Amino acid sequence: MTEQTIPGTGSGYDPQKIEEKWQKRWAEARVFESDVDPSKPKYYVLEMLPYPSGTLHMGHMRNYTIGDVVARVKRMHGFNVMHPMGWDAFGLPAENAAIKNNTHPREWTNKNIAEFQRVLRRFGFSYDWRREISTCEPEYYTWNQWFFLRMLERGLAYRKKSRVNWCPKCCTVLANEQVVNGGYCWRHEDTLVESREIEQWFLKTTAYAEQLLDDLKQLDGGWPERVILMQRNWIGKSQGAKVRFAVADLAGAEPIEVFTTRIDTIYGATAVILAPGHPLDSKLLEASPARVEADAKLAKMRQTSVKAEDLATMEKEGFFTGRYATNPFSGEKIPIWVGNFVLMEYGTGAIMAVPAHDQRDLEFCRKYGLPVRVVVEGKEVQSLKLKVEGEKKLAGAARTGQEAVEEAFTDYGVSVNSGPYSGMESEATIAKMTAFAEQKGFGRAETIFRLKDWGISRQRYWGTPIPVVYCSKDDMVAVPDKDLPVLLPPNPKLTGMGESPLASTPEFVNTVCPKCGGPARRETDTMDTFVDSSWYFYRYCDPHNDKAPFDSAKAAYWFPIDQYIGGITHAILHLLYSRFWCKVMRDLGLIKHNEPAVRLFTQGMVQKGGVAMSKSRGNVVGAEDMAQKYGADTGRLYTLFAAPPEKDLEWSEESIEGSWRFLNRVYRLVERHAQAVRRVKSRNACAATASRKEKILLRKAHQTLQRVTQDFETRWHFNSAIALIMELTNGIYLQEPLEEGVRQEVRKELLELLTLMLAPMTPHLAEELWEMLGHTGGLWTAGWPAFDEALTREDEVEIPVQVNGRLRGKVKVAVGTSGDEVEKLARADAVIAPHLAGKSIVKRIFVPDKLLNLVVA
RNA sequence: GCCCGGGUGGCGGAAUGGCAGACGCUGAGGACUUAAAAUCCUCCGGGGAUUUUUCCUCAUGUGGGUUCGACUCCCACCCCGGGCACCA
Repeated sequence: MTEQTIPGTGSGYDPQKIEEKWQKRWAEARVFESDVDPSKPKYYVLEMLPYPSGTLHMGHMRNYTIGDVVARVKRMHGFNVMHPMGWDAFGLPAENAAIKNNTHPREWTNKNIAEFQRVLRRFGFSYDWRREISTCEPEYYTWNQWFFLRMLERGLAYRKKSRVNWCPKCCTVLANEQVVNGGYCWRHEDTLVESREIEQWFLKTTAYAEQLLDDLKQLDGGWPERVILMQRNWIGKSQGAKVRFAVADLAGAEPIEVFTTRIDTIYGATAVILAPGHPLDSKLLEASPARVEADAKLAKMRQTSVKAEDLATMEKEGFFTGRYATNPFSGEKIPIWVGNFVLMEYGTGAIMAVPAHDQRDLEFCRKYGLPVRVVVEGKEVQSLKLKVEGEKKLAGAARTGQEAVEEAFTDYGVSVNSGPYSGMESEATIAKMTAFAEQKGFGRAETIFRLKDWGISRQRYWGTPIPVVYCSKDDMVAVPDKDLPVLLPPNPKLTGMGESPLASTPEFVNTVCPKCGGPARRETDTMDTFVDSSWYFYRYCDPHNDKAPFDSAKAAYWFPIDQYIGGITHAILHLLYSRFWCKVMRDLGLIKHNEPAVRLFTQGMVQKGGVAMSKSRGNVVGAEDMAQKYGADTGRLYTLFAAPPEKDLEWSEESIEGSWRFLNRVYRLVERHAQAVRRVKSRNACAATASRKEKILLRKAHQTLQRVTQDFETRWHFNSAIALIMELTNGIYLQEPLEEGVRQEVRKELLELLTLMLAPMTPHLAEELWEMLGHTGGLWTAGWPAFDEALTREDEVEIPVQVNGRLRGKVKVAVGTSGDEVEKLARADAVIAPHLAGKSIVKRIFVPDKLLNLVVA
């Protein structure tokens, strides 16, 4: 080998050259392509597909590096690994860029895809590129339309009026992220966004609410607990009852239905409160003396729904409607109010206010002087508190329920002041009251969910057209399957103003009715891009199928996903929608499993200066620059080494040098011995014939292998695995020159293990070293090495000796030495002995080969 | 307000209840070199004693507890980050 070196390294390690060389070989040998093969165990590892925008930065790279390590480790373990990649290619940024630069969104998108792909290839990720998909291609989105039609047939897709953000200057609908500074248009920062009601398409996620909740149990242990929890809260199951309160003295008025989880507190209800916007509130106000005033208040309350973030801190406000409702249990007449803290979109849009047992109700009632009546008492401690408070305020008053309650008592307890239910425990009261309400026909048990149906309509161009048409004769008609895909018109007018782009494209809008052949108009909404990402991982199984979204047999082989990896930012929406889609596909008979991914890993963010990398902050570390400077392997290694994968990682330009130096060190080590060992067979010497040096090195190597194997399989603590490999490397260096006392075959064994352990993380370097060590078949044909348990065993250990739990010294003994023997040595130790002098040992804790603790008095 | 994470040297971070600070970065020193870079080796939490060696002591956000022994388990609190939020 020549003395040629690249500047500044002092070694022959040239990542640019090596990386290109091996990427080419891998491609030629089709190493990462995998197909259905029932004779082999399969492993499907998937990273969340990226939205191709801007530059690919180290945040992306971290995600893909983790996935790639897993894919490569699994391959080495003999699995048939599917590891695909694709593009979440529809979406608003492309449309905005197109408006700004007067180009087509496709142009911008494809340019970015090409760029992303180039950089991902540069990093040597082991993707099966034959499976690449791009969601903006008709070959893909036609199946979005196909799924939509299936849902439409099953009543899972429907239209209803719904609120959107509307900019009066743009005359268009804004996405949530286009609403800035707490309610202003992103382009007209002086213009307040309005809330408008328009017809929109929804998918009935609520039809699967119960299953989405229940099946979370199947993900226990495989998904991060907090993601499961976030999903559970999002679904928000709440069991309770709906109860109707008749409106007193108003002929023809509908009764007011309230939802409550605490029907047992109904005797303590001192008002009924409606949400602003409740269908009854204007009706109740008719002929009310306070009408004019009330109308103004109502109008104001209805308007405030735009500023969501203020809701939390907003003062509770309300007004009396002048009407009364009848408590169906007690017959009592209680006032009907309107209150801004009651939500129209949750429950029935009306509540009964029980101030003694709900903190919000208490605040409201206190503000407006409504009475507070205790109807549940705690069984023990809490009841004392209530009594004390009550007696203090109303010295000696009987339990009238008029105590001045400081804080709402929300726990279960015993019913009081509740007619025939007094004295019963809360659970029993709930059951009896619900039964009674059902029997009398004014209420029933009910479970409600916080989860809402998924609004998929977007008034945008760059998305999947919703495949329905509107005909004056036949009303709404689904586009038949044979007419799919409904293609996006190639030349839209994108201005960002006025009606949606598709609506202003006559050649798209005007069509014929598939039923009657008469003139008809196409639906001009496009689908939310979460639709694309809800099932893309199924398409990877069969990316070019033009008869179906995918072949069921192929999906049956590859699914469920064994390991899904992505950011915590998608903990709710993407994953919930994917789970929903999976259940719908199961009910369509396409698949048999209930959950798409059995294991989920959420990696931490890559930060710079304590904040996430983003273009606007200007702290982006481009992946390509990184590869240019140090090579892909160093970049990969550093992202794995700097922090455990689930934690946030602070990018440091200084620290990465360490990873670079380490790889150089490994390269030089192998380079130095390659000539001497390339022709011998690697074989670890048996302990009996091994020299002292050999023993030290082989033990260290196999101990490292043992722990690294574990780290890769269970803990995924790549950072400590790398630390161990560094230690091994340092250990080998310390025994140099190896020519003295280490046989060639042992040297080869050591260097091979080192290479194989690095292979999943720094694959290019590992391939190069493997070749230098005399292998011609490519490292990809090598399996993960097995460690030799006998070689990992130490024959001597240093046992820490504690006196009263404090470390006082160490004794060196043979493995398996008895406690008595260790104690004898400890007593004789010059440092330890003084701590025992004049004291007697009352207890001895001895953990063989680990520790001796002498408790003295 | 509620729910999750997290708090360990100058920095990133290691430690199935058993030697706190592995490994790396930074810094210091030495070797090599005409020199520099690179490389190789050594040292690197605070305080104290002893002065070539060691030893003692404090130290994992704070205060308690459990234990022979706690970064690790329990209770209370403080701080930082994230998510959710008037959900009846």
